[in-house]
Amino acid sequence: MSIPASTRAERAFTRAEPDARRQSLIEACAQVLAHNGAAGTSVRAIALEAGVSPGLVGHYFAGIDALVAATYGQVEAQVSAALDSALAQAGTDPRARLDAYVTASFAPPIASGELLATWIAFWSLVRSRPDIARQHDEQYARFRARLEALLAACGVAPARLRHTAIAVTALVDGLWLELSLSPGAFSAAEACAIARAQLDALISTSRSAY
Amino acid sequence: MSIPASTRAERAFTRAEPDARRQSLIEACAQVLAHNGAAGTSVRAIALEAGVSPGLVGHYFAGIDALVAATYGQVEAQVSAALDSALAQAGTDPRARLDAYVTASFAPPIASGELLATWIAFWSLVRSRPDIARQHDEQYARFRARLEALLAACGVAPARLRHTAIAVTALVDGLWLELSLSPGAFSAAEACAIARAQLDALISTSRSAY
DNA sequence: ACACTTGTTATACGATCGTCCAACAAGCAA
DNA sequence: TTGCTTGTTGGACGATCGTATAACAAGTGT
Repeated sequence: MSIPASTRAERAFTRAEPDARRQSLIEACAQVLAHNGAAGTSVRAIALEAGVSPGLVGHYFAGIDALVAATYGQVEAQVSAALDSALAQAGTDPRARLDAYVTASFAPPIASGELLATWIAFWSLVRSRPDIARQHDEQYARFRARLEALLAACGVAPARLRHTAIAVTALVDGLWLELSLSPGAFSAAEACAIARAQLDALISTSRSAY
Repeated sequence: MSIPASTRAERAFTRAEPDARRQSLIEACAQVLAHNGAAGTSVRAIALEAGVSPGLVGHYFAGIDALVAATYGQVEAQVSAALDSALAQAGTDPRARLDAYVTASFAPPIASGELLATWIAFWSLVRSRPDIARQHDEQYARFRARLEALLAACGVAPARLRHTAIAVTALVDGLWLELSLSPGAFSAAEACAIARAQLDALISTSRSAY
Protein backbone atom coordinates (compact mmCIF):
# COMPACT_ATOMS: atom_id res chain seq x y z
CA MET A 1 0.00 0.00 0.00
CA SER A 2 2.72 2.42 0.94
CA ILE A 3 4.75 4.07 -1.78
CA PRO A 4 8.25 2.65 -2.00
CA ALA A 5 10.94 5.09 -1.06
CA SER A 6 12.57 4.69 -4.45
CA THR A 7 9.65 6.35 -6.24
CA ARG A 8 10.08 9.60 -4.33
CA ALA A 9 11.05 12.15 -6.92
CA GLU A 10 11.36 15.10 -4.53
CA ARG A 11 13.99 15.59 -1.90
CA ALA A 12 11.83 16.02 1.16
CA PHE A 13 14.72 16.11 3.54
CA THR A 14 17.25 18.93 3.56
CA ARG A 15 19.24 19.78 6.62
CA ALA A 16 19.98 23.41 7.31
CA GLU A 17 22.05 25.43 9.73
CA PRO A 18 19.96 26.01 12.85
CA ASP A 19 20.27 29.77 12.54
CA ALA A 20 19.34 29.74 8.88
CA ARG A 21 16.34 27.55 9.58
CA ARG A 22 15.20 29.81 12.38
CA GLN A 23 15.55 32.73 10.03
CA SER A 24 13.55 31.08 7.27
CA LEU A 25 10.77 30.26 9.74
CA ILE A 26 10.68 33.88 10.88
CA GLU A 27 10.45 35.09 7.31
CA ALA A 28 7.70 32.59 6.58
CA CYS A 29 5.82 33.81 9.63
CA ALA A 30 6.06 37.40 8.41
CA GLN A 31 4.82 36.33 4.99
CA VAL A 32 1.83 34.47 6.39
CA LEU A 33 0.97 37.34 8.71
CA ALA A 34 1.07 39.72 5.76
CA HIS A 35 -1.03 37.50 3.51
CA ASN A 36 -3.48 35.80 5.86
CA GLY A 37 -3.65 38.23 8.75
CA ALA A 38 -3.28 37.38 12.39
CA ALA A 39 -6.30 35.09 12.45
CA GLY A 40 -5.05 32.98 9.56
CA THR A 41 -1.57 32.51 10.92
CA SER A 42 -1.14 28.94 12.12
CA VAL A 43 1.76 26.59 12.62
CA ARG A 44 0.74 24.64 9.56
CA ALA A 45 0.47 27.70 7.34
CA ILE A 46 3.88 28.90 8.41
CA ALA A 47 5.44 25.48 7.86
CA LEU A 48 3.87 25.29 4.42
CA GLU A 49 5.20 28.73 3.54
CA ALA A 50 8.67 27.75 4.72
CA GLY A 51 8.53 24.46 2.81
CA VAL A 52 8.96 22.50 5.98
CA SER A 53 6.98 20.02 8.01
CA PRO A 54 4.71 21.36 10.75
CA GLY A 55 6.57 19.62 13.52
CA LEU A 56 9.71 21.61 12.84
CA VAL A 57 8.15 24.82 14.09
CA GLY A 58 7.83 23.33 17.54
CA HIS A 59 11.43 22.24 17.32
CA TYR A 60 12.70 25.81 17.04
CA PHE A 61 10.09 27.82 18.92
CA ALA A 62 8.23 27.13 22.14
CA GLY A 63 4.97 28.10 20.52
CA ILE A 64 3.47 30.32 17.91
CA ASP A 65 3.53 33.26 20.28
CA ALA A 66 7.29 32.94 20.58
CA LEU A 67 7.59 32.81 16.82
CA VAL A 68 5.47 35.93 16.45
CA ALA A 69 7.62 37.67 19.06
CA ALA A 70 10.77 36.66 17.19
CA THR A 71 9.24 37.88 13.96
CA TYR A 72 8.43 41.20 15.55
CA GLY A 73 11.99 41.41 16.81
CA GLN A 74 13.33 40.88 13.33
CA VAL A 75 10.91 43.41 11.84
CA GLU A 76 12.01 45.89 14.46
CA ALA A 77 15.63 45.25 13.53
CA GLN A 78 14.84 45.88 9.88
CA VAL A 79 13.02 49.09 10.75
CA SER A 80 15.92 50.18 12.90
CA ALA A 81 18.31 49.45 10.07
CA ALA A 82 16.21 51.46 7.65
CA LEU A 83 16.21 54.39 10.05
CA ASP A 84 19.97 54.10 10.42
CA SER A 85 20.34 54.11 6.67
CA ALA A 86 18.18 57.22 6.37
CA LEU A 87 20.29 58.86 9.03
CA ALA A 88 23.51 57.96 7.29
CA GLN A 89 22.35 59.64 4.09
CA ALA A 90 21.18 62.77 5.86
CA GLY A 91 24.51 64.50 6.31
CA THR A 92 25.47 66.41 9.40
CA ASP A 93 22.87 69.15 9.80
CA PRO A 94 20.96 68.29 13.00
CA ARG A 95 17.61 69.36 11.67
CA ALA A 96 18.08 67.45 8.42
CA ARG A 97 19.00 64.37 10.40
CA LEU A 98 15.89 64.67 12.52
CA ASP A 99 13.73 65.12 9.45
CA ALA A 100 15.29 62.11 7.78
CA TYR A 101 14.80 59.95 10.83
CA VAL A 102 11.16 60.90 11.23
CA THR A 103 10.04 60.86 7.61
CA ALA A 104 11.72 57.52 6.90
CA SER A 105 8.85 55.94 8.80
CA PHE A 106 6.46 56.90 6.02
CA ALA A 107 8.37 55.33 3.16
CA PRO A 108 8.97 51.70 2.26
CA PRO A 109 9.96 49.39 3.74
CA ILE A 110 8.62 50.77 6.99
CA ALA A 111 5.25 52.11 5.90
CA SER A 112 3.66 48.97 4.56
CA GLY A 113 0.37 47.28 5.10
CA GLU A 114 2.22 44.01 5.27
CA LEU A 115 4.31 45.10 8.21
CA LEU A 116 1.17 46.25 9.97
CA ALA A 117 -0.08 42.69 10.30
CA THR A 118 3.03 41.72 12.24
CA TRP A 119 2.66 44.76 14.46
CA ILE A 120 -0.99 44.03 15.20
CA ALA A 121 -0.32 40.38 15.95
CA PHE A 122 2.40 41.46 18.34
CA TRP A 123 0.25 44.10 20.00
CA SER A 124 -2.46 41.56 20.61
CA LEU A 125 -0.03 39.61 22.80
CA VAL A 126 1.27 42.53 24.85
CA ARG A 127 -1.51 42.63 27.38
CA SER A 128 -1.51 38.96 28.30
CA ARG A 129 2.18 38.13 28.10
CA PRO A 130 4.55 39.99 30.43
CA ASP A 131 7.66 38.96 28.50
CA ILE A 132 6.21 40.37 25.30
CA ALA A 133 5.16 43.51 27.11
CA ARG A 134 8.77 43.93 28.17
CA GLN A 135 9.96 43.42 24.61
CA HIS A 136 7.59 46.13 23.48
CA ASP A 137 8.68 48.53 26.21
CA GLU A 138 12.31 48.04 25.29
CA GLN A 139 11.68 48.71 21.63
CA TYR A 140 9.68 51.82 22.44
CA ALA A 141 12.32 53.11 24.83
CA ARG A 142 15.03 52.54 22.25
CA PHE A 143 13.21 54.50 19.59
CA ARG A 144 12.50 57.34 21.98
CA ALA A 145 16.07 57.49 23.24
CA ARG A 146 17.43 57.92 19.74
CA LEU A 147 14.83 60.57 19.08
CA GLU A 148 15.86 62.41 22.22
CA ALA A 149 19.44 62.53 21.00
CA LEU A 150 18.38 63.93 17.64
CA LEU A 151 16.12 66.48 19.30
CA ALA A 152 18.84 67.56 21.70
CA ALA A 153 21.11 68.20 18.74
CA CYS A 154 18.43 70.50 17.36
CA GLY A 155 18.50 72.61 20.49
CA VAL A 156 15.52 71.28 22.36
CA ALA A 157 15.85 72.15 26.03
CA PRO A 158 16.85 69.19 28.22
CA ALA A 159 13.88 69.73 30.50
CA ARG A 160 11.55 69.33 27.53
CA LEU A 161 13.42 66.50 25.90
CA ARG A 162 11.37 63.67 27.33
CA HIS A 163 7.97 65.14 26.54
CA THR A 164 9.05 66.28 23.10
CA ALA A 165 10.31 62.83 22.23
CA ILE A 166 7.09 61.25 23.44
CA ALA A 167 5.12 63.71 21.34
CA VAL A 168 7.12 63.05 18.19
CA THR A 169 6.97 59.31 18.73
CA ALA A 170 3.21 59.46 19.14
CA LEU A 171 2.88 61.61 16.04
CA VAL A 172 4.99 59.24 13.96
CA ASP A 173 3.19 56.18 15.28
CA GLY A 174 -0.22 57.71 14.66
CA LEU A 175 0.65 58.80 11.13
CA TRP A 176 2.28 55.49 10.32
CA LEU A 177 -0.66 53.52 11.70
CA GLU A 178 -3.25 55.43 9.75
CA LEU A 179 -1.11 55.41 6.63
CA SER A 180 -0.84 51.62 6.84
CA LEU A 181 -4.46 51.04 7.82
CA SER A 182 -6.10 53.18 5.15
CA PRO A 183 -3.69 54.54 2.58
CA GLY A 184 -6.46 56.60 1.05
CA ALA A 185 -6.91 59.02 3.93
CA PHE A 186 -3.72 60.90 3.18
CA SER A 187 -0.52 60.30 1.26
CA ALA A 188 2.97 59.50 2.46
CA ALA A 189 4.11 62.86 1.17
CA GLU A 190 1.44 64.55 3.27
CA ALA A 191 2.57 62.59 6.31
CA CYS A 192 6.11 63.84 5.74
CA ALA A 193 4.94 67.43 5.37
CA ILE A 194 2.79 67.18 8.48
CA ALA A 195 5.61 65.71 10.51
CA ARG A 196 8.04 68.36 9.33
CA ALA A 197 5.63 71.16 10.18
CA GLN A 198 5.04 69.65 13.58
CA LEU A 199 8.77 69.42 14.19
CA ASP A 200 9.15 73.07 13.22
CA ALA A 201 6.54 74.08 15.74
CA LEU A 202 7.92 71.86 18.47
CA ILE A 203 11.52 72.90 18.09
CA SER A 204 10.85 76.63 17.96
CA THR A 205 8.63 76.65 21.04
CA SER A 206 10.88 74.28 22.92
CA ARG A 207 13.94 76.34 22.11
CA SER A 208 12.21 79.44 23.45
CA ALA A 209 12.01 77.76 26.82
CA TYR A 210 15.73 78.21 27.42
CA MET B 1 -31.40 7.39 28.66
CA SER B 2 -32.39 10.99 28.15
CA ILE B 3 -33.31 13.09 31.16
CA PRO B 4 -37.06 13.77 31.36
CA ALA B 5 -37.98 17.40 30.85
CA SER B 6 -39.69 17.49 34.24
CA THR B 7 -36.40 17.11 36.12
CA ARG B 8 -34.95 20.34 34.72
CA ALA B 9 -34.52 22.65 37.66
CA GLU B 10 -33.07 25.63 35.79
CA ARG B 11 -34.85 27.83 33.36
CA ALA B 12 -32.62 27.53 30.36
CA PHE B 13 -34.94 29.38 28.08
CA THR B 14 -35.61 33.08 28.32
CA ARG B 15 -36.80 35.07 25.37
CA ALA B 16 -35.52 38.59 24.91
CA GLU B 17 -36.19 41.53 22.66
CA PRO B 18 -34.07 41.11 19.52
CA ASP B 19 -32.36 44.45 20.06
CA ALA B 20 -31.64 43.71 23.70
CA ARG B 21 -30.22 40.33 22.79
CA ARG B 22 -28.04 41.83 20.12
CA GLN B 23 -26.84 44.34 22.63
CA SER B 24 -26.02 41.74 25.24
CA LEU B 25 -24.06 39.73 22.67
CA ILE B 26 -22.08 42.82 21.74
CA GLU B 27 -21.30 43.51 25.39
CA ALA B 28 -20.27 39.90 25.91
CA CYS B 29 -17.99 40.14 22.89
CA ALA B 30 -16.34 43.24 24.33
CA GLN B 31 -15.90 41.48 27.66
CA VAL B 32 -14.32 38.42 26.10
CA LEU B 33 -12.03 40.54 23.94
CA ALA B 34 -10.91 42.45 27.02
CA HIS B 35 -10.34 39.32 29.11
CA ASN B 36 -9.10 36.74 26.63
CA GLY B 37 -7.63 38.88 23.87
CA ALA B 38 -8.34 38.59 20.19
CA ALA B 39 -6.98 35.06 19.92
CA GLY B 40 -9.20 33.75 22.73
CA THR B 41 -12.38 35.26 21.38
CA SER B 42 -14.60 32.53 19.96
CA VAL B 43 -18.29 32.09 19.37
CA ARG B 44 -18.47 29.70 22.29
CA ALA B 45 -16.67 32.00 24.70
CA ILE B 46 -18.95 34.88 23.77
CA ALA B 47 -22.07 32.75 24.15
CA LEU B 48 -20.88 31.54 27.55
CA GLU B 49 -20.23 35.11 28.65
CA ALA B 50 -23.68 36.17 27.49
CA GLY B 51 -25.31 33.15 29.18
CA VAL B 52 -26.65 31.93 25.91
CA SER B 53 -26.21 28.92 23.68
CA PRO B 54 -23.53 29.06 20.98
CA GLY B 55 -25.99 28.76 18.14
CA LEU B 56 -27.65 32.03 19.03
CA VAL B 57 -24.63 34.03 17.94
CA GLY B 58 -25.10 32.80 14.42
CA HIS B 59 -28.76 33.75 14.65
CA TYR B 60 -27.95 37.43 15.17
CA PHE B 61 -24.66 37.88 13.36
CA ALA B 62 -23.40 36.52 10.06
CA GLY B 63 -20.12 35.52 11.67
CA ILE B 64 -17.72 36.43 14.37
CA ASP B 65 -16.19 39.12 12.19
CA ALA B 66 -19.55 40.84 11.94
CA LEU B 67 -19.93 40.67 15.71
CA VAL B 68 -16.49 42.18 16.20
CA ALA B 69 -17.37 44.92 13.75
CA ALA B 70 -20.61 45.61 15.61
CA THR B 71 -18.70 45.66 18.89
CA TYR B 72 -16.25 48.14 17.45
CA GLY B 73 -19.16 50.26 16.28
CA GLN B 74 -20.61 50.31 19.77
CA VAL B 75 -17.26 51.11 21.35
CA GLU B 76 -16.85 53.92 18.89
CA ALA B 77 -20.28 55.25 19.84
CA GLN B 78 -19.31 55.16 23.50
CA VAL B 79 -16.08 56.98 22.79
CA SER B 80 -17.95 59.54 20.76
CA ALA B 81 -20.42 60.03 23.59
CA ALA B 82 -17.60 60.48 26.09
CA LEU B 83 -16.04 63.11 23.86
CA ASP B 84 -19.39 64.87 23.54
CA SER B 85 -19.74 64.86 27.29
CA ALA B 86 -16.29 66.36 27.73
CA LEU B 87 -17.17 69.00 25.18
CA ALA B 88 -20.41 69.83 26.94
CA GLN B 89 -18.60 70.46 30.20
CA ALA B 90 -15.95 72.63 28.59
CA GLY B 91 -17.87 75.85 28.30
CA THR B 92 -17.63 78.15 25.33
CA ASP B 93 -13.98 79.14 25.04
CA PRO B 94 -12.75 77.59 21.77
CA ARG B 95 -9.36 76.67 23.09
CA ALA B 96 -10.81 75.11 26.24
CA ARG B 97 -13.18 73.07 24.10
CA LEU B 98 -10.34 71.84 21.94
CA ASP B 99 -8.32 70.91 25.01
CA ALA B 100 -11.24 69.07 26.53
CA TYR B 101 -11.91 67.15 23.34
CA VAL B 102 -8.32 66.08 22.95
CA THR B 103 -7.44 65.24 26.53
CA ALA B 104 -10.62 63.25 27.08
CA SER B 105 -8.98 60.50 25.06
CA PHE B 106 -6.48 59.92 27.84
CA ALA B 107 -8.99 59.40 30.65
CA PRO B 108 -11.41 56.58 31.35
CA PRO B 109 -13.44 55.22 29.78
CA ILE B 110 -11.52 55.87 26.56
CA ALA B 111 -7.98 55.19 27.68
CA SER B 112 -8.28 51.61 28.80
CA GLY B 113 -6.36 48.47 28.12
CA GLU B 114 -9.65 46.66 27.78
CA LEU B 115 -10.80 48.86 24.95
CA LEU B 116 -7.51 48.30 23.22
CA ALA B 117 -8.31 44.63 22.65
CA THR B 118 -11.44 45.57 20.71
CA TRP B 119 -9.49 48.06 18.66
CA ILE B 120 -6.76 45.58 17.81
CA ALA B 121 -9.23 42.87 16.87
CA PHE B 122 -10.93 45.36 14.59
CA TRP B 123 -7.70 46.57 13.04
CA SER B 124 -6.72 43.02 12.25
CA LEU B 125 -9.78 42.77 10.00
CA VAL B 126 -9.32 46.05 8.14
CA ARG B 127 -6.86 44.81 5.55
CA SER B 128 -8.77 41.75 4.44
CA ARG B 129 -12.37 42.96 4.66
CA PRO B 130 -13.37 45.91 2.49
CA ASP B 131 -16.58 46.58 4.41
CA ILE B 132 -14.65 46.83 7.65
CA ALA B 133 -12.07 49.05 6.01
CA ARG B 134 -14.92 51.35 5.04
CA GLN B 135 -16.25 51.34 8.58
CA HIS B 136 -12.82 52.34 9.81
CA ASP B 137 -12.45 55.10 7.25
CA GLU B 138 -15.81 56.55 8.20
CA GLN B 139 -14.97 56.58 11.89
CA TYR B 140 -11.64 58.20 11.19
CA ALA B 141 -13.19 60.82 8.95
CA ARG B 142 -15.83 61.62 11.54
CA PHE B 143 -13.28 62.18 14.28
CA ARG B 144 -11.16 64.35 12.03
CA ALA B 145 -14.11 66.42 10.84
CA ARG B 146 -15.09 67.31 14.38
CA LEU B 147 -11.50 68.15 15.15
CA GLU B 148 -11.36 70.42 12.13
CA ALA B 149 -14.38 72.35 13.41
CA LEU B 150 -12.79 72.80 16.83
CA LEU B 151 -9.50 73.86 15.27
CA ALA B 152 -11.22 76.33 12.98
CA ALA B 153 -12.86 77.91 16.01
CA CYS B 154 -9.40 78.39 17.46
CA GLY B 155 -8.30 80.37 14.47
CA VAL B 156 -6.43 77.80 12.47
CA ALA B 157 -6.20 78.92 8.87
CA PRO B 158 -8.57 77.04 6.52
CA ALA B 159 -5.72 76.08 4.23
CA ARG B 160 -3.99 74.35 7.13
CA LEU B 161 -7.08 72.83 8.63
CA ARG B 162 -6.79 69.43 7.03
CA HIS B 163 -3.15 68.86 7.84
CA THR B 164 -3.51 70.19 11.34
CA ALA B 165 -6.42 67.87 12.04
CA ILE B 166 -4.47 64.91 10.70
CA ALA B 167 -1.55 65.86 12.89
CA VAL B 168 -3.63 66.16 16.04
CA THR B 169 -5.47 62.94 15.29
CA ALA B 170 -2.18 61.13 14.82
CA LEU B 171 -0.82 62.60 18.03
CA VAL B 172 -3.88 61.58 20.01
CA ASP B 173 -3.94 58.10 18.50
CA GLY B 174 -0.26 57.58 19.16
CA LEU B 175 -0.46 58.76 22.75
CA TRP B 176 -3.60 56.76 23.40
CA LEU B 177 -2.12 53.63 21.87
CA GLU B 178 1.07 53.78 23.87
CA LEU B 179 -0.82 54.70 27.02
CA SER B 180 -3.03 51.64 26.60
CA LEU B 181 -0.24 49.31 25.53
CA SER B 182 2.22 50.12 28.28
CA PRO B 183 0.86 52.40 30.98
CA GLY B 184 4.29 52.60 32.57
CA ALA B 185 5.97 54.58 29.81
CA PHE B 186 4.23 57.83 30.72
CA SER B 187 1.16 58.87 32.67
CA ALA B 188 -2.21 60.10 31.48
CA ALA B 189 -1.42 63.48 32.97
CA GLU B 190 1.75 63.63 30.92
CA ALA B 191 -0.18 62.73 27.81
CA CYS B 192 -2.55 65.62 28.50
CA ALA B 193 0.32 68.04 29.04
CA ILE B 194 2.07 66.86 25.89
CA ALA B 195 -1.07 67.21 23.83
CA ARG B 196 -1.77 70.67 25.19
CA ALA B 197 1.76 71.84 24.47
CA GLN B 198 1.52 70.45 20.97
CA LEU B 199 -1.77 72.25 20.42
CA ASP B 200 -0.20 75.48 21.60
CA ALA B 201 2.60 75.12 19.10
CA LEU B 202 0.29 74.11 16.27
CA ILE B 203 -2.23 76.86 16.76
CA SER B 204 0.28 79.67 17.10
CA THR B 205 2.22 78.68 13.99
CA SER B 206 -0.90 77.96 12.01
CA ARG B 207 -2.46 81.27 12.98
CA SER B 208 0.68 83.08 11.84
CA ALA B 209 0.05 81.72 8.36
CA TYR B 210 -2.88 84.06 7.81
C1' DA C 1 -58.18 25.66 22.99
C1' DC C 2 -55.57 25.57 18.83
C1' DA C 3 -52.24 26.28 15.20
C1' DC C 4 -48.54 29.21 14.06
C1' DT C 5 -44.50 32.02 14.42
C1' DT C 6 -40.11 32.69 16.22
C1' DG C 7 -36.39 33.12 19.66
C1' DT C 8 -33.55 29.59 21.75
C1' DT C 9 -31.30 25.28 22.98
C1' DA C 10 -28.52 21.37 22.43
C1' DT C 11 -26.05 18.71 19.71
C1' DA C 12 -23.65 16.97 15.71
C1' DC C 13 -20.54 17.64 12.01
C1' DG C 14 -16.34 18.39 9.42
C1' DA C 15 -12.37 21.24 9.53
C1' DT C 16 -8.52 22.96 11.68
C1' DC C 17 -6.01 23.94 15.57
C1' DG C 18 -1.32 23.12 18.57
C1' DT C 19 1.31 19.54 20.24
C1' DC C 20 3.50 15.24 20.50
C1' DC C 21 6.29 11.33 18.98
C1' DA C 22 8.26 7.34 16.63
C1' DA C 23 10.65 6.71 12.42
C1' DC C 24 13.98 8.37 9.27
C1' DA C 25 18.00 10.80 6.91
C1' DA C 26 22.27 12.99 6.95
C1' DG C 27 26.59 14.20 8.93
C1' DC C 28 30.31 13.10 12.13
C1' DA C 29 33.40 10.37 15.19
C1' DA C 30 35.74 6.29 15.88
C1' DT D 1 32.60 0.57 7.66
C1' DT D 2 29.84 1.20 12.13
C1' DG D 3 27.55 3.65 15.70
C1' DC D 4 25.87 8.04 17.42
C1' DT D 5 23.94 12.54 17.34
C1' DT D 6 20.58 15.51 15.63
C1' DG D 7 17.72 18.00 12.21
C1' DT D 8 13.53 16.57 10.03
C1' DT D 9 9.45 14.18 8.64
C1' DG D 10 4.72 12.88 8.61
C1' DG D 11 1.03 11.39 10.83
C1' DA D 12 -1.73 10.69 15.15
C1' DC D 13 -3.94 12.73 19.00
C1' DG D 14 -7.37 15.32 21.58
C1' DA D 15 -9.21 19.86 21.80
C1' DT D 16 -11.54 23.52 19.88
C1' DC D 17 -13.09 25.96 16.10
C1' DG D 18 -17.48 27.94 13.17
C1' DT D 19 -21.59 26.45 11.38
C1' DA D 20 -25.78 23.93 10.51
C1' DT D 21 -29.98 21.88 12.18
C1' DA D 22 -33.74 19.38 14.51
C1' DA D 23 -36.27 19.77 18.72
C1' DC D 24 -38.29 22.77 21.97
C1' DA D 25 -40.45 26.84 24.55
C1' DA D 26 -42.91 30.93 24.75
C1' DG D 27 -45.80 34.24 22.85
C1' DT D 28 -49.59 35.58 19.43
C1' DG D 29 -53.55 35.57 16.67
C1' DT D 30 -57.66 33.08 15.82
